[in-house]
Amino acid sequence: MDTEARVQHVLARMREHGGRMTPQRAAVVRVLVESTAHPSAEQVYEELLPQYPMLSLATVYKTVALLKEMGELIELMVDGVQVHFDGRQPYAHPHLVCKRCGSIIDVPIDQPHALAEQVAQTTGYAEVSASLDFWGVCPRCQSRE
Amino acid sequence: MDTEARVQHVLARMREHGGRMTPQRAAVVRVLVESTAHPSAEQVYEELLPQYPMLSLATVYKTVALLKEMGELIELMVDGVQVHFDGRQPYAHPHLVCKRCGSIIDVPIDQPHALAEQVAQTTGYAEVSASLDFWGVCPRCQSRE
DNA sequence: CTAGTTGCAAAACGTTTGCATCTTA
DNA sequence: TAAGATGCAAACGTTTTGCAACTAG
Repeated sequence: MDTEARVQHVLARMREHGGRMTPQRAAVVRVLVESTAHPSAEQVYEELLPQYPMLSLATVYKTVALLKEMGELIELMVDGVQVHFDGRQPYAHPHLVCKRCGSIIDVPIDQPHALAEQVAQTTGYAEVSASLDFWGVCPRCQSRE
Repeated sequence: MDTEARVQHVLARMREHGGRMTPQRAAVVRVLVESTAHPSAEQVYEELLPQYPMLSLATVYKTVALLKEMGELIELMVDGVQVHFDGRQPYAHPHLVCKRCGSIIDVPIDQPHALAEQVAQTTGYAEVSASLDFWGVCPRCQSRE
């Protein structure tokens, strides 16, 4: 599914889900689905503010909560507190965070389903899922040092 | 290294590092190294309060920050906001979090050094480390359901 | 002695909530 | 026109900070 199709898919599911379509919601969904930069709530808000002065941070959070509930978005943590969003691939997948500049990219490796299965068998836990993330120094920060 | 040896090791390194030894610091270090429950700052504070009424939450945080800086403690996130500590094995290692009760245990599987190496080669990032964590339902919560 | 550590309370931070107003369907 | 979404501002929980008092070395 390409990006535009996914924007439409999410908007359609939102209406089905009983939600109304407002300019604010459409704009927030678009940024979350289109951005590859894994933006935080604040970043989504600031990106849209020039074009949508009628947008509040609270609405960004409310839209994010709705998308999360619908399973169309996942959250990820960086630096402990900051929550970033990934509305492109709304399932657990590995991320690679630069410890210098904080940028986040997706990692092109297989997902750790096998690991989760192994842990479930070893420990007796049920419904086990794995979250795999990586930290490192991105090429740009390397060349700057 | 057994637990008591590790307590002494951390306290010794703290003095070398230019720090003074106070009853508060010794107590906080002891809990962080001895506990297998991956306590939060609040939990460390409440565990010590009966014995150390002269302890404040601010001191727990300050001691944790010092230990982190010294590399003798790692932080881990649960539910996005809550930060728990692991002063027993102060290097990245897999944790298994119960999504019902929030308990955290260490996972007995090999660390993902190989994965980190693979990612470093694929992406060109430097100093890559992996953080691997698991979510599931612990046996106790399963039997309660 | 004195530089480092403490507790307290206030501030900071990101996130959530209550509510009156406005808008979508 | 009525259910639902909005912006604002206040509340929230956790973490950090400024500062005067204290204490380890």
